[in-house]
Amino acid sequence: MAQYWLMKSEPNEYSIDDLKRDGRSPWYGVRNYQARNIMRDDMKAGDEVLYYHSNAKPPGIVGRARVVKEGYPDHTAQDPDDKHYDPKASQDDPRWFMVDIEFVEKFPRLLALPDLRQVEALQQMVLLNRSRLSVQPVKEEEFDLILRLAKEGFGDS
DNA sequence: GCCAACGTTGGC
DNA sequence: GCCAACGTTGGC
Repeated sequence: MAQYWLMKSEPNEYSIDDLKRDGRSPWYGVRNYQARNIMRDDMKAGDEVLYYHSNAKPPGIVGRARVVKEGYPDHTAQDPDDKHYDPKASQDDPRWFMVDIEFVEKFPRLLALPDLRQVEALQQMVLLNRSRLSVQPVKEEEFDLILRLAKEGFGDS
């Protein structure tokens, strides 16, 4: 059974439109152990991903992607010329891992962070509580509700 | 651009 | 193995 995740990207680095253009992309550059462990150990091909724009005005969920390649070494950590270079990474001990994701859809509307904070059923989301984790789990109910909000909006309430 | 929250590093 | 110092994230 597919699992659900949320991945953050700064739109001026790599936006949902960039992913749409490319079709699929490796998720390189994550340098946080918890996020790494999720990509290395937990994310499986076919898993659903919510695409989040951080450092945007406003920040929010903008679309969906899907995991197409499971955890493998992030080679940018071994490239001295890359801005994600980590001198402690090597072929024997790659240290950092990534997955590949593919574009699924861009939502017809942005689900802005302040609006998500108003939704009672989403109060337990990692996004709303431990906001710094850039790859994080999402519950199935949360994912389903977000898809519905993406299609129907937040309503007049 | 500020800065709070949080993660990492490294001396001891 | 503690924890102070430092660096980064990311909302505002």
